[in-house]
Amino acid sequence: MKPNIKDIARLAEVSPTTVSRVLNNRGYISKQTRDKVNQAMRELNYYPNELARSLYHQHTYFIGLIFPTTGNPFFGELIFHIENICASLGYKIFLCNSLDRADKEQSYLEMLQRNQVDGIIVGAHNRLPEYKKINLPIVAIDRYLSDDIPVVASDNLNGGKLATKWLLDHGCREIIHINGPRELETPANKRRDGYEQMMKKAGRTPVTYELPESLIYSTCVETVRQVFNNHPKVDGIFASDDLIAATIFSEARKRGIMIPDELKVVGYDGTETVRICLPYLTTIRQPIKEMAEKAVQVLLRKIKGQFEEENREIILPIRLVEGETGRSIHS
Amino acid sequence: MKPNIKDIARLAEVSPTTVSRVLNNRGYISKQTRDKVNQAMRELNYYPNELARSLYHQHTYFIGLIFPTTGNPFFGELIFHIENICASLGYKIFLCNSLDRADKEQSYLEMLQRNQVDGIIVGAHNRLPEYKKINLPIVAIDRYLSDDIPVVASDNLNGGKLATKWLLDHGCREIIHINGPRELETPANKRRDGYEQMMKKAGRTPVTYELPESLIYSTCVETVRQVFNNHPKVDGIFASDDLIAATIFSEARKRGIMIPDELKVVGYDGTETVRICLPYLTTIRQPIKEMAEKAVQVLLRKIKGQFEEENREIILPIRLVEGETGRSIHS
DNA sequence: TTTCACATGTCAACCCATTGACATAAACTA
DNA sequence: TAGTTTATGTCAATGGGTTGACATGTGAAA
Repeated sequence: MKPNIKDIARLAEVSPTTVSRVLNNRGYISKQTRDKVNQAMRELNYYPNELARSLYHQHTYFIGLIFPTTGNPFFGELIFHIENICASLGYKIFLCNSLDRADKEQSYLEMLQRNQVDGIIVGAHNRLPEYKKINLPIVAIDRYLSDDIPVVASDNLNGGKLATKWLLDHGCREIIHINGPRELETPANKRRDGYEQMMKKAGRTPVTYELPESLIYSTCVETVRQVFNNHPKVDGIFASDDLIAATIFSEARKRGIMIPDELKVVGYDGTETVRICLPYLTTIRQPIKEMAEKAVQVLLRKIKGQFEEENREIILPIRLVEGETGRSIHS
Repeated sequence: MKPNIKDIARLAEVSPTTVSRVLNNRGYISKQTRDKVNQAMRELNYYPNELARSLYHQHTYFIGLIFPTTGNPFFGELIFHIENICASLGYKIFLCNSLDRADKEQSYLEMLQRNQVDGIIVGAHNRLPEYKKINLPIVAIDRYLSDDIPVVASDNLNGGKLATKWLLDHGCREIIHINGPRELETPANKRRDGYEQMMKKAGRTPVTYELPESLIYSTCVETVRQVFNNHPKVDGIFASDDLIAATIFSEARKRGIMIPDELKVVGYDGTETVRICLPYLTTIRQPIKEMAEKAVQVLLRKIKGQFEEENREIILPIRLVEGETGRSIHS
């Protein structure tokens, strides 16, 4: 069905080797022959079989991406940037949505290895034993997977501090933190540490609520309700991501709590989507594009064997973005 | 470096053919041999090279996805579902973010062909001549690519009608429509047709504003301002997607326009992300998961050669989702 | 006239797994 | 005991492209 190099050779009346030489720009080829070959390729709508080349070269230019879900705007934007950078460098992306389920993650890892990816970027959270066995360049984003896998993260500790400080500076007296499930040691838990440190420094008692499941925001409403029920006087909430912050807004709206007069909220992530939807949300903006760049850069260095062990944890600076002010009424 | 089938054979003290028989469950194998082979595979951390198998079988189980960007929640969620379904069927996804740029789309198409994908699902909008030449199963989502490429879309015409009707029913007197660039014949333009039909039916004059660029919402603010400036008495806007609706909300907030008292807005898409962020937004919900299912189903049928030409355009029903009411103040 | 850059061809090995053909042999079964 | 089922091995071809070795030939420069 599909033409191969021999078909091109036949049509261009040259040898397969010559076609290969044209394709790879090796050895001597006359302009005339080159044209003839190119013409034949166009005529037959020929594309060299990259699988065969990869097989020979032991190098696929495939990169596997394991993230919870592209549906979440933070991951969606991160993945967009990663793919974009990779594409510009000739690398191709296998997309895997793990939904933070260990079994899925496990089978994706196997799939990626079977398909000979050159490396993997992981933003999924399971600390699978598998990762120790994989003999493949891996970079994690915002996750500690194993001791020897480099991690790219935003400055979560500082983010937690800044968020809390902003609430304190804006006169909040009862500040609660809502975070995802504490699970394993993810850098994102440092947001909580930052919150707790800053609270203690201000002589307050930190109170953190943990969500039962991350990413499933419908289950998060219940926790938010608890916060309001248990702390009728809460006037500041630091949410560990923007969609939790959005959920807080909704619940506040239902309860007739005025924002920001009665309650101030700081979110986390600062994706474009959320900034379009909730421009009045104050949030800690993660440098998403820079994280993508750094992760790809480190991965490619590992792939090329130029990775120096020194910088195993790469922390990028965050920024607090104040929400727009100006009053308006939505119902 | 990586072990191959011969390494396994050597360690398990069998022939490579026997290993292959174990892997593919062909012919007769004793339990004892099977165990020995499996043990060897575990020991060497062996994964069969899927590239080699694909090369032989002329079937990769790769599917290419070309969409503008995973960063947009609609595409992010759509891609999530597509990947999810494909993964459950043993297909793997090559992710391509075209940003609606024809040059990128073109080079992705070439890349996918070189990498021997079994099929492509396209949600990018360029009507490239290339598509006629590609000798590969393709399915489009919400885009007419060429006459013989099946399209999966939501019922845009009805969506436009429903949205407009809702605004009319809620007493709006001056209703404007904001849509993406008209470009080529995309099914999404039928939202506009629906709006115009419904307006005419109600004896009103339809007014549609076109955005200069889709997906870049920063440029969309200017258009929204124009709408407000040119139509001080506008009290209803049908936005062709939710993020445009969000932009309208923001601008309204800046101008002190009360929502919904003075202005009612209906969006389009109804992604989870936007429903979390803007639960009070009335919108036309596209059946994202069903669209993903249908697209994959049609593509796989084409891949397997079971596709019947009859149903070339598959239209799935939409639903108007009313925003939550209840007043609250954000600033 | 010699030498060398240029141009192309032939051939085989290689990457890794699959598969069909064929051989061999042990263990059942009729 | 003959015939069948089970179990495994050997071998070569296949898929598509790459590459190194080597051969051959032309034309131009030294």
